[in-house]
Amino acid sequence: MSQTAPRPDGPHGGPGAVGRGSARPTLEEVAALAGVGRGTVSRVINGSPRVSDKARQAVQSAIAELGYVPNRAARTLVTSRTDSIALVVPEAETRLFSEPYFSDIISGVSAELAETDMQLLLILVRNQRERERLSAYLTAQRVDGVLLVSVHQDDPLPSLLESLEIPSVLAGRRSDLEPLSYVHADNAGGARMAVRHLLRRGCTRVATLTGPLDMEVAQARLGGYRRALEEAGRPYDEGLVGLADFTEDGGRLAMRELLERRPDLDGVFCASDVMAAGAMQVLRAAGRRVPDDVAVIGFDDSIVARHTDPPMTSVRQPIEEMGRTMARLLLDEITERGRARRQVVLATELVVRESA
Amino acid sequence: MSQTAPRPDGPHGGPGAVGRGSARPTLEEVAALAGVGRGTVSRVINGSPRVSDKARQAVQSAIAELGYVPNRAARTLVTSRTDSIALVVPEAETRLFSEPYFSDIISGVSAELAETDMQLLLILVRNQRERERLSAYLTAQRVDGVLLVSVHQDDPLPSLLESLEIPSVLAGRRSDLEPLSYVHADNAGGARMAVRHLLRRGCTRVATLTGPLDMEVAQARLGGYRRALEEAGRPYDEGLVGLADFTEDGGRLAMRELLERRPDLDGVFCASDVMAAGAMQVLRAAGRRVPDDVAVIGFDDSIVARHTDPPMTSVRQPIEEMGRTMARLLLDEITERGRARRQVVLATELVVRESA
DNA sequence: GGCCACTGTGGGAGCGCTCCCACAGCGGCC
DNA sequence: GGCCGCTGTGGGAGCGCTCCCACAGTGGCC
Repeated sequence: MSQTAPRPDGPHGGPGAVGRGSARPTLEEVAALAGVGRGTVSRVINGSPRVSDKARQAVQSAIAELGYVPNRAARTLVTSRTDSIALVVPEAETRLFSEPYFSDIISGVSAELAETDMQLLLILVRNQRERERLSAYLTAQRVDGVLLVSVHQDDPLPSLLESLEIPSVLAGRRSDLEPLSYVHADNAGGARMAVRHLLRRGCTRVATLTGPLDMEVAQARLGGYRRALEEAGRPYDEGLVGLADFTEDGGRLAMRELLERRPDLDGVFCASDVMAAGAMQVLRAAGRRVPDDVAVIGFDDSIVARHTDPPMTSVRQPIEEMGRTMARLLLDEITERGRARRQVVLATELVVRESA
Repeated sequence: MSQTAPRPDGPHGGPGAVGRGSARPTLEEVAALAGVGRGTVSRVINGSPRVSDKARQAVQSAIAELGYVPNRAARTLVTSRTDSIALVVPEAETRLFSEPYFSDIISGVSAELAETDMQLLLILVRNQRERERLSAYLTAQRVDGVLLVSVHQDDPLPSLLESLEIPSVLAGRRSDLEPLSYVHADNAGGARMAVRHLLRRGCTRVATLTGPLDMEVAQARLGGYRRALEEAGRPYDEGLVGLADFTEDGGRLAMRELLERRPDLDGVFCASDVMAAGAMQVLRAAGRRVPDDVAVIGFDDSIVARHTDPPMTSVRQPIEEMGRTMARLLLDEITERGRARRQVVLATELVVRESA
């Protein structure tokens, strides 16, 4: 590692001789070239206002000339800021997500981070062992903040984050008492909108397929269903509620039971698109036409919704916007530590197609 | 250059302010507790064999007692290894992918990395500016290796990686002369299988919808189509080739044209599921029954394939396995630098449903 | 005996940065 | 004149680690 030799070849190095091993310039070299001290260069880089214009100029052109990029490790070592945040995804969830969910969240987060020089670390947790490793990891303060995509009420991760006092933002919430910052869609509102649409369409016996009720999302959607009925003066009938789990198979199963219990139902609000897709298959197999005999609405407006037959009416949530917002909240929380937690609810919207 | 937000260099909290779970123990403290020198502790941590069992034992129990976790930044500073790899995804691709593609790749990569202490950095590149930033980023040697999900022949990123001599692995390849390491599915074989299936089924005029031909994937699938025809002694008829772009709209458009040109076609091999879904809609609108009048096969076996009406026969590629393999190759390339590049082709498989 | 090689060990040096203290220079005020 | 404060600056110290050199101890060989 003899980097003693002054490197005569700046960024202008031969066109062929690409910058292979060429040592990266250090802050010290920038200082020397600019004719100032290390401190001043550091101040310029970190945007301190206490620098004369002249010095700033000199430093900036030295930086440009050398192609200087600060060494992250060195900075982290002294500041113990890592300038990186982790997106933590329990892998079990991955399977559940309406398909573009995951990439849309990432896309939003990444878009928001693009202007920053924060790095995005992706951590999938697939089992207990990895969960423990993650705890150790987080405890070792290796990230400045955490985005957690998780919604189960008994998930231990949020509490861990809470107790470690690491800035964090959840996608979704555990309950309406959630103490951590979170961003979520207006699930209740979306469900309510969907059910009102069914009622307005003339449905009189509207059923619902729910997600697993240990998730707040599922509860909220069920709540919206109930609310819409009540607002319309209809009774809430438990016989019309099919407990399922967001999956296609679960949807099929629950739909079959529902159909047996209430053969006269004429509308179904499903808490996920894939459940709705499963339900539509079951309905067709039972000889019901969609939407003529039974109208169906899904939730997520995922790619599946556009491809069922008939195309599915569904509640859209602004997933990418959720990602963006999560990132923004997290950055805020990191810079102004100790500030109150923030919670954001984003509007949902009903995308009407042919199934209802 | 200094695109960092101004960070007032005043209040930094100082030691103790942030020190949550009390300061992390350092290697020095471990050494003291174990009654050995720093060097020995370092050797134990890094698995050097030149340590006596006695010392090793002492160090290990000291580590356990203190809950010591090495400081990554300090290590990186001196070794200039970052112990992290980047997964680079041009965001435009994101939209193209058969839906679970992205998360499956990630899932595979992450699974392979779980046993390592490599970190996974996710970098989406959405425009020219970000592309340039990425170049700067990579040039600054901030990752040990790069996984690149990109397949366009004119993508400048692979060449950049090549010239920077950063270990890298591509998902897919630019051409069959690809010099970088890559992992891809047997696209030609899958296409061939699909077309043979159509022929065996009795189709006599088999058309195809292609992807954009500046991608090797698209070419390979077209090649497989052609090969299957030739093997069966059928002529390759350009009139039966619909140039499209992997998207649903593109599929619809190309299918319509194809139908006009060759109203007698009785089978279509589509180079992506969503194109196949679009094609099926067009066929139905034109009064053709699937599969009775026209048999249809897609590619990807994505979630869409399971939800079309009728459910779609499709070629499955082992995406998660691709992710795993990519990660494995990259780790190899990082540890044994300078080794020959490796290229892996994974088998595809035909998932037969009702559309063919 | 002397010499060698080889193992295991301690600890100095130094990676590239930020933090902070000291201090020069320059007014403005008493 | 002396004193203040305020701005801009240089550079020492030190973050926690790895690398490497020096060296003690142990045996084997001539």
